[in-house]
Amino acid sequence: MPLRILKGCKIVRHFRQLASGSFGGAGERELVIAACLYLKCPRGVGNRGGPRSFGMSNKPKNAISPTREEDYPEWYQQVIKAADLAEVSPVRGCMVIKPWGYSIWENMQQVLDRMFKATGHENAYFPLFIPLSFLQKEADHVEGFAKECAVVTHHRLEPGPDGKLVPAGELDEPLIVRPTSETIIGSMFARWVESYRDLPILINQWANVVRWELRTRLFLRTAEFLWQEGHTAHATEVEAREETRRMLEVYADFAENWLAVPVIQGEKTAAERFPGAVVTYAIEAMMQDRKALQAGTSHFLGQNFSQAQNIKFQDAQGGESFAWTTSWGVSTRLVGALVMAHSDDDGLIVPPRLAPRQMVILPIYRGPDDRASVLPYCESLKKDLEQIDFAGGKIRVQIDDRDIRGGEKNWQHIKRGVPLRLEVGPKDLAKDSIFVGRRDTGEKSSVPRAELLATAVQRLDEIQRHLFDRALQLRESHSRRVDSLDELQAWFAPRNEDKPEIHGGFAYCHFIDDPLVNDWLRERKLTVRCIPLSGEEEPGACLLTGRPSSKRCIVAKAY
RNA sequence: CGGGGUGUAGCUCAGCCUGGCUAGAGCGCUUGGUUUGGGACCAAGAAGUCGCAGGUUCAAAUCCUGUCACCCCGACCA
Repeated sequence: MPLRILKGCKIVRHFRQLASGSFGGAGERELVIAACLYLKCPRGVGNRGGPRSFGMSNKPKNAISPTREEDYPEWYQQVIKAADLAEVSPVRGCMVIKPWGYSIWENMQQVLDRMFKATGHENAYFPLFIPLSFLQKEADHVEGFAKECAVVTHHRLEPGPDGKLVPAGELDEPLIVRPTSETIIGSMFARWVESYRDLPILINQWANVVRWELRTRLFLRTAEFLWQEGHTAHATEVEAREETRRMLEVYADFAENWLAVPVIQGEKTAAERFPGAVVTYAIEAMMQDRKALQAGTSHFLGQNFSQAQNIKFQDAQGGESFAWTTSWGVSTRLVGALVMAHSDDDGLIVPPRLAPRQMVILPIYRGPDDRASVLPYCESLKKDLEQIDFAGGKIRVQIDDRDIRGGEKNWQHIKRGVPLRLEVGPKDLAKDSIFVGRRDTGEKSSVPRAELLATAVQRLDEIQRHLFDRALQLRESHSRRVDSLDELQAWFAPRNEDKPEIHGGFAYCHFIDDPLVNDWLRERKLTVRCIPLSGEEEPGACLLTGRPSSKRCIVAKAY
């Protein structure tokens, strides 16, 4: 036994070889142990076990390690793990979204779906597989997506010579797994449209798509992801442009009022434009590490796709015209945005309006007697809370009566980001009060039951607003106008190159939309995120080329 | 796809360089006990064909070859 403990020591290994090789007796083994103990081999005893064996007595201050300051990307992964949102799957680049994470997505879907329908759209469903030839019809589109397409070439498996299944039955024409559905939907639009009276067509699809990404991160970039893609066709350019902007507006509304993430609506530069689009708009949000995250896009496709796919109609004058199309989408990436915008060093914080459960009731009792009185009280409290309207539904409440320690249970809900925790024990029962813990601020207080019921909505709204305000303040305090390249570089240069700290933010600069600019920025790991739609016209000169620019764009590091 | 790294228990890893004893630790899990308004303690226990396939050897987690997967850094991206 002592030998095993000391196995890590080089000296032990050396002696062990002697003991087992030339000599190989029990007596020699004891000698080895004695020798090692005498030498106080540094790795012998102290360095065993995982990292947690250090400082066993003092409990960690925060639930998540490392903290945001220490290592933001790692913190992000740990939050997702601690909150039980998702995990990596056995399939390369694909994640499993777990119930808590999926429930957030379902809530997003529900709200967005309502918004789409309110703006006249209908849901439909198109095939997962797209004939290769379809993709090929629009040149820019091909170029943009070809590299990341999954391709299906066979339709059957057969036992091979070694008994293992091998693909058989090669397809005449390979199918690609949709990276996006412009082509397949466009081909259907072409059949559906004959007259201007058939327009507009306003379709949305909830689906999964596949983009064979090389580097993946949970929710932010995975090979397969869930999203919604809107596709519309219009008789006039004006109408299509309006649609593009309208849906961008819907996204911004959703992001700010439901995700509680402030966003900037802007137009993308040529380099960031959707392959095949005439104009791409996006909503851009700042995460807590001050990097930008594109949270939704809306594209004006002009007649590029309708010409490629022959979406033609007869107009009122009897002439033949190509339709004007748009597409727009948001994805499960929004869950990533939610995590990175709001969470803290104790785990996830979910905005109340999207929370799978807004409140959790934690019964506290010692013995069966307490339980007999506490549980019914909790049940009735739950029932009363569930009568209350909030965010287009009723307040969602759970009683967590699992048989695990109270402290541990409490922390689980903190890590999952439940907005309000309601602790009910014998003492609270006696006072007819509930001990309320608020996730975003950490505040705790005892609140009379009647008051809690009366202020429940207000409390949730308050958290929702606070999260938005906090995110907005972060963005404002890390945004600035920048008027020289030196200043720009200085702002985005980490002080510690080896372990870059959180730095930079949004720089509002004059740049022209030109490959020269992109290259210069790229070398510094920067990109033009967008040209804000709300930005004022302001004559200036491109910081790099000196050519005239009429509007500032946002330069930032991005996901 | 280029450069680097790692695959050993559910998780984090030690052991490998220099082959040989029943393959270990911490956390988690199960059971029992003590606890209980804050991430408990003590004891016992379950759990691993050492990524996979070959090869070398009396003997392979350890050496060799191949392969797969994952991680980090680049190029690409919602």
